[in-house]
This record gives sequence, structure tokens and C-alpha cells, in this order.
Amino acid sequence: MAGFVAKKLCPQLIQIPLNFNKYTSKAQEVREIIVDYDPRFESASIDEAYLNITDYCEKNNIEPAAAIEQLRREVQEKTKITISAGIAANAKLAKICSNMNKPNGQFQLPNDRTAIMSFMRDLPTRKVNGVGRVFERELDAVGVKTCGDIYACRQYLSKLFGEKAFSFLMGCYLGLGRTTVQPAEEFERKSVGTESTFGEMGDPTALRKQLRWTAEELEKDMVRTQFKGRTLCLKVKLHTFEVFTRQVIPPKSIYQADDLYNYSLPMLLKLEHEFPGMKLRLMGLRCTHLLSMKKPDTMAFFGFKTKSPTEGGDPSGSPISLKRKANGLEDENWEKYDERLFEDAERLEREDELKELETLSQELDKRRHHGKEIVPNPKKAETTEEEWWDCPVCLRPQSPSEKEFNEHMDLCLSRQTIRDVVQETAFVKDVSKILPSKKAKVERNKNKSTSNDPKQRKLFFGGHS
DNA sequence: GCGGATCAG
DNA sequence: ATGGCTGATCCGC
Repeated sequence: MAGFVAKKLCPQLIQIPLNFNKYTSKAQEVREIIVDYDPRFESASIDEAYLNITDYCEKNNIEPAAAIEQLRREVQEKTKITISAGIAANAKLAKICSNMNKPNGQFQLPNDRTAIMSFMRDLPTRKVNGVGRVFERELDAVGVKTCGDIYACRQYLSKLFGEKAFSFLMGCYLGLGRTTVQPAEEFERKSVGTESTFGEMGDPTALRKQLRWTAEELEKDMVRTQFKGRTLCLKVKLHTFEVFTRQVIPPKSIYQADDLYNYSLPMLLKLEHEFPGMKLRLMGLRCTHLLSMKKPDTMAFFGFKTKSPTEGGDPSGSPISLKRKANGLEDENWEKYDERLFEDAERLEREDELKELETLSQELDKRRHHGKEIVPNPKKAETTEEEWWDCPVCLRPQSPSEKEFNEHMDLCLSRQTIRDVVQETAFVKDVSKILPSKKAKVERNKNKSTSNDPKQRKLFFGGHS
């Protein structure tokens, strides 16, 4: 939760400054323990890890739950911090299970098809890694609240959300997920970037200086990570909170601040031309299509092949990267669902399908455009005045239900809501300058909205026209 | 490949 | 008067 929101909700809240050195060293202590349970454990972040304890349990003749109880006790005794764990047949399920008995608890989902299916049936989609605020809402709009609901409308999911999402959702319904675990070092980095937020900045000279500074920051990270980039990407956030990115392919791969600056400056100038009088609140630079500067020896140590004889240590030839797609929406081989399970879906009447799809698409569309409509709290007429809670963001009274209140704040902080507010206020002053290019965008998207593709409609800017 | 958007931590 | 920063992926074009 954003600090300013928390403070408004709890004025007595005590906020403690971050101390990443502390967290990092504590994480290291924990890792030194869990490595005994799986030498190839996967750090998912500073405070999360995936372990394959199959071997450990076999070697020590111990049940998974007992092993994890022991692990957690060991961590608590040695590091004085408590951890929670999930035990399940694959990474997706284990992650969900780890949230079941927080804090300082564990939960095991039996490795049993029926148990897994019934577990997923009542599981809200949002609990699954990969389903965020937006996707949850979109699924809700077509009547999918739990993973069990997915099967009933399987026939539309692909058309509404695309093939990848369909495959992902089927995995959710069936409780499938990856069963591979590997050290984070073996993952192939795909970009290096830096960005920072600042007070509104419109002066071209100041913007150049900011760009120069950003370039220098990025150079540090490029040196630290030992990469050059073949593509350079500039990101800006306007004072309206709209985000834009522009990229170029320099004639050579680059990493030095001078090059980063010189090749990104034209993009900045072009943006200034595109949005006359633009004011930024964020600027960022990122390099993609990386080229490793590491010694081939180092790369070989991690099992990376060298792809091109001229460019030693190109990580794109990694055998690991070929095996693991690493997008969280992918499962492989036998972990995939069986196509035959869905044969009967294909027998349905075509026209009925299309009609139904159109209805769902419209429903989805409505909600995509009108984030605003849900802002005023709809229900709970029986609650009295003083029982209402004030939203710290919009200051409007809300239903005193934790769930509804949180949902409201979620929405209140959504991009659409911010856009609408900015549209009505901050924009008025210099609207004449920025509006033309914006208008053009709306026009373009208007044409698109006649298309049947729901993903295109999503691009439509703002629900106010 | 580009640019917008979503998601996770 | 606003959710910061880093990195990854997906989608439509």
C-alpha cells in the first residue's frame, strides 16, 4: 500500500526507513539454510524461494510437511525471522499455498488430481500469480470469479484474451504449473534500465540535463551487470501520468553514458515536438537486446554457450533459456492440459457462440472504459452515516466493509480514474497545446473500435468522448 | 520490431 | 495531487 494512503488510514502509523543492506544480509542467512534442502533452489526475489525437496525427502526418509516444519524451525532459530511455506505438486500451486497460512505457517496441497481440482474450483482468480487487478476485473466481467468458473466459458476465453491467456487459464483451472526449479543466476537477463521520478519538469535544458544524469546512472548499471545494449529505450511519464516509450537501434552496441545520451537525445527532442510544452514527471533509459561483456570463462561456468564466434559470451545461446520460457504463463510438455478434454466444446453451434461472444465482449468493453462508474459505492443502504469510512484518496464516504473498501481504493488509484481526474483538472490550463495530438489518437482508436478484436478496444483512450 | 499495457516483487 | 523502481511478457500493428 502506498505510504500516503496508509498514513491517512492510520495517522498513528510509524514509518521506518528502508534498509536494503539489512534485508539483503538477512536473506543471505536464510539462503544459507535452505541450500541444504535443495542445492539448486531458485530465488524468486529477496524474500521468496522455490525448492524442489523431492531428493531431500527421499534421502532423509522424511515427509514433505515434516521437512518443511523442520526447515522453518531451523530458519527461525538461526535467523530469528519466521517464514511461511506452501507444499504442492508444482510452483504455481506452491506459491498459492504459501499464502494460505501466513504468517509463520505452512500449507500442503496433496499431490492428487481430485484434491487439486477441488482446490482450484473455489480459488479466486486473483490468487494466481499472473492475474492482477486488471485481468481479475476482465475475468469478472465475463462471469469468471474463481478458477473453477474458467471451464464453463472456455470457448470464449481464447477470443477474448488471446491464445496465451487461454492456455494460462486452462492451467489455472486444472492446477497445472511448472515443476522445474533452477538457480536465478541461470536466467538470462533481457534488459538493464533505470528510471526516476521528479517534480514536474518542462524546461528543455533541464530535461537534457536529466537525460544526461539518467545516462550516467544507466552506464553504472551496464558496467555492474557487464552488458552492452543493441537497443536503447527512452521512457517518459508526462505530468498527466501518461507513459510513453521510444526506442532506437544505434549503429553499434552501447553502454557508455556519452553514447546512451547521444542516441537518446533525438528521441527526447522528437517527443518534445510531438507534445509541445510537455512536462515530465519521470524519465528512464533502458537497454535491451543485450550483449554480454563477461569473459567467456564466466559464461561457461554457468553453462552458457557462445553463439557467435565474434561476440564471446552472448547469452542468447543459453540452453536454459531455450528450455524455460520463464513468462509464468507457460507450462511445458506433459504439464500441459490434454486437448482431448475439451473436444465437446468444439461441437457447439457457431452462431450462438458468436452472439454470446459479442455480449461478453460488450460487457468487458463497458467495464474497461468506465472505471469511474464503480467509484461511488453502490450497496449497503442500511449502514448509518457515522459508520461509513472515508476514502483517503477521493474523500468520499465508503461502505465500512474491508473487502469493498479495499476494492474501492484499488479502483480509486487505477489509471483510468487518475486519467479522468487529470482530464478534468490539470489539463485545462494548457489543453490547447496538448490536445491536438491527443485528439488524433482518439480518432485513430475510434476507427479501431469498430473492429471485432476486444484487445484493440482496450487501446481506446479515456471513456469521456 | 515498435509501442502500449499488465504484472510481480 | 496522485503507486517508486526494475524487469518480464503479451498484444496489435
